[in-house]
Amino acid sequence: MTSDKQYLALIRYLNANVSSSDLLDEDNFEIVRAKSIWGYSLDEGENFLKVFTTKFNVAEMIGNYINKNMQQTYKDFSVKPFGCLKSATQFCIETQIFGFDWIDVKEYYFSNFVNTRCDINIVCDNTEDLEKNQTLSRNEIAPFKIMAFDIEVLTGEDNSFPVATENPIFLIAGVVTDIKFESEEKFVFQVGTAEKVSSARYQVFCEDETELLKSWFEYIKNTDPDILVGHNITGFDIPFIVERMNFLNLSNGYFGKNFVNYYVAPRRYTTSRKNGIFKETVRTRSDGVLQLDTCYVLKNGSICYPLKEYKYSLNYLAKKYLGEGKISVDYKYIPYMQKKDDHSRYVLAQYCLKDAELSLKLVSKFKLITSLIQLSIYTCAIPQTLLSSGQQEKTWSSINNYANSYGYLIPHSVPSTTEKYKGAMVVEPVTGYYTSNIGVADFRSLYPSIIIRYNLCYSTYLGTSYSQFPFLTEKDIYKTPIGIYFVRQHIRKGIFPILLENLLKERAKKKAELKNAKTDFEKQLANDGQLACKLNANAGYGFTGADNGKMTLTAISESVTSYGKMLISQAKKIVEEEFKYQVIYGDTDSIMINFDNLGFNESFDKLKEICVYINKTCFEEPVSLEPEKVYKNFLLQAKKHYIGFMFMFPGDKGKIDAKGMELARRDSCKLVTETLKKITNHLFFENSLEMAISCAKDVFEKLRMCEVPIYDLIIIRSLSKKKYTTPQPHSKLVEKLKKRTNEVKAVGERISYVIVNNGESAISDKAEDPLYAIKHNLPIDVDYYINHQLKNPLERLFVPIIGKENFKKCILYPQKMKKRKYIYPNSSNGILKYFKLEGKNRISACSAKKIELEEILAQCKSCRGEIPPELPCTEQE
DNA sequence: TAATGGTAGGGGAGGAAATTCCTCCCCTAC
DNA sequence: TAATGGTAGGGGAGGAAATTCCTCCCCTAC
Repeated sequence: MTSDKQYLALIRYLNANVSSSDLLDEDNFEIVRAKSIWGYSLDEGENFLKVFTTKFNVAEMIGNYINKNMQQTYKDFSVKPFGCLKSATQFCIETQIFGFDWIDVKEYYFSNFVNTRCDINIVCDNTEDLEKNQTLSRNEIAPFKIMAFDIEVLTGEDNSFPVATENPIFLIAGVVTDIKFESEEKFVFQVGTAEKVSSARYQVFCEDETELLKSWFEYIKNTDPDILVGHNITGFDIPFIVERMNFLNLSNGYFGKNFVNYYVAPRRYTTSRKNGIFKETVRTRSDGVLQLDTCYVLKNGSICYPLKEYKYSLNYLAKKYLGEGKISVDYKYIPYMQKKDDHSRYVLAQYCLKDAELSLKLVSKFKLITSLIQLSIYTCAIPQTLLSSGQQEKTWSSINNYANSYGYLIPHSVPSTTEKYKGAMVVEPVTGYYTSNIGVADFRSLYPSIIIRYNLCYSTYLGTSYSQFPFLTEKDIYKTPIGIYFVRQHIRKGIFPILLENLLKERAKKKAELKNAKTDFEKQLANDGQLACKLNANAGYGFTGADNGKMTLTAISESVTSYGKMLISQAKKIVEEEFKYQVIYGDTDSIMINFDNLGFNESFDKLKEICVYINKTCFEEPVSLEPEKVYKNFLLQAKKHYIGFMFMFPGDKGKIDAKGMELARRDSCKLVTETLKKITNHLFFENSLEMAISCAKDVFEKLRMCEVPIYDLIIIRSLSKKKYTTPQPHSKLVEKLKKRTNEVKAVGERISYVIVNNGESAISDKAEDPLYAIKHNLPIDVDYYINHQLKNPLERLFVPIIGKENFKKCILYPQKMKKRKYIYPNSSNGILKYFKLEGKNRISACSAKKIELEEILAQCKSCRGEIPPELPCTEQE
């Protein structure tokens, strides 16, 4: 084809559609031999046209061109584009140089490209001149600089959310440190003068916002940070600064190593998921500098396990994980304080600096930098991608890397699927309260091991029939339980199984390294390494079934789940038929066995015996059933809802393990979770039914008598969409707030509310902002908390143990019942219980409880004496 | 360079639909 | 103004109340 006229036409067409720097000639084309990864095909492969270009979508253009213009000449001729990767990923894969590798460059020269934003520009003409340095290990990390920062913005009278076209930045403060957090340089840039912040190396006073931004960017340029850290910087600070600079016509509105003279607007999008949940994201370009947003990363788990929290505010996380909180300043008084005097501006600087420091401490606490490094090494994905993209990217880059080394090409796009498929099996539970020992066995890394064991891969996929390959016999294929065929290992080993096998091996290796690690930093690296392998292995199965994914083939994912069902059913059957023990429950990869007549230690022995027997008789490596734990005292409420006293090995101290119930949920109020915690402790740990009953009775009594502080009654739910078809308490409250104070809540935010008696009938209309309820002294709806929050969870807990009648008699309606009251938040039983009034307008005395309160409500600002005394407190308004 | 791992499943809220309950009313038996 | 027998009881109409069913929503298990 290379000499064909149409081939020249193709080049002409392509050249007409690319910019002048990307013009193609015949040297840019090459015919190569390769295999498509999409479905099993013969090993000799097919001819592919390889195009060398810097243009991302050129393959797609060529495909379209050929399909459109060459159909007549070549009947039934169609072209599919393959292997279109982002250039950075392509580079990593071709050179086998990945994130955080050290490189020796043999031949190069210096240059100054217009387009790069690097410190030093060198040109290396051949990739052969780049070589991985073998003496410097990846554990030697380059001396990156980290800059944590936070900005403060002046808001208007109504305290509505800052907008770049209206609200100026007046304060930027932060810390610069190194990769091991050993050095520290604090800085403050502020508009106006202030008292000296003694810890800050630089405290710069600026005339106005323009000077502030200019001098701060000058500072960035000189400091040259590689990683920017902050809480919600990706979502707020960075896009705000960039938009603000554009508004002020400052040309340096760009977070890059070298500043360029054009504006790249942050992009905002709302994405929807299959489950109807929306996510709002903002992206701002910052070439050469990573954005590490502690809020985003910890919430979404892009580079670590996601945290499940009531709130993701910096204050909440810092208190929970660092044991220290923010400096209390109510955002409403910020404009006032900025205007006031040197002292109040000093307080604001401290406040801003503290935020940056806390965010940095979270990075250190959760070892986010080393996690990022390890994940980048194992997934072959570049750090920027890992920080800002989803789970798919991890598997996507690994699979491209493997495909490249095994001679496969990956299709540019595959048929999109949005159909749901059948998932895992949940064994019908035999509900009830068990005093016998319950043994739990589960499959080790079930889904990855199924993929390895049954050779499930794109490259081994045959579909529903294999007659097109006459040489294949029944012994050469696996027929999955849903009737899909894959070739067996001896015909072709799939690269997906190879990838997962290596990850599991690597994980075992890292676990061994962890044992032998000497320094803390080595330990951290080894541990992050094994976690990275696990994360990546688990992401693999999801990748094959992703809705509109990059390479979705639900035949694989559904085959995986169907094998899972088969394996768990087999295990269950053997336990019941050959060992004669009842399997009371099982979910996806585990079975729970009732060892009715066995003692505690014998239960462990029997569990092990069962696993060994089953592995020997019916499973093949790496599929393996392992003894996991034994429960003493076990309450099985429903599917995915149970609680028990759990022991991991015979001499274990044991701990209470609760799944699915209100105890494990973030949308029930503190009163419910704390009460359930106490009661289950009495029931399962102390074995005292009496205490449990009296505890339950007490709580109802306290509620009726209004002795429960409002803090324990706050319910938090996340706002997951913009428009709700059915009214929800939190969504209605958000509407109310918008009307009342113009306060806007973003999708994804977690909303706090209490249910009050305001004359409305629907619960969703009774939701009220806790702070507002206090201010206006609205009565708490006690009936709601009794009947809709406490009653049912307690009933589900007690009825299997003491029966329905006893529950009613002993707990719900005990004989001596005091008359019910309403809770008024401002009464001595309400929120003010935790505040001491001093003089006329001042609240002082921070009790421990009050600190917690602050988190949920607004803040009392005078606590640390850092605020001018005449400032009023929020609660006093 | 627009972005996006999966399914199973409990339980609360709230509205629609189906069912039960209650009262009024008419008529007939006696 | 003038005119007017009673009680018991079935069954239909119509509306209120209670129940069931279904969908949305949130969050969890794995």
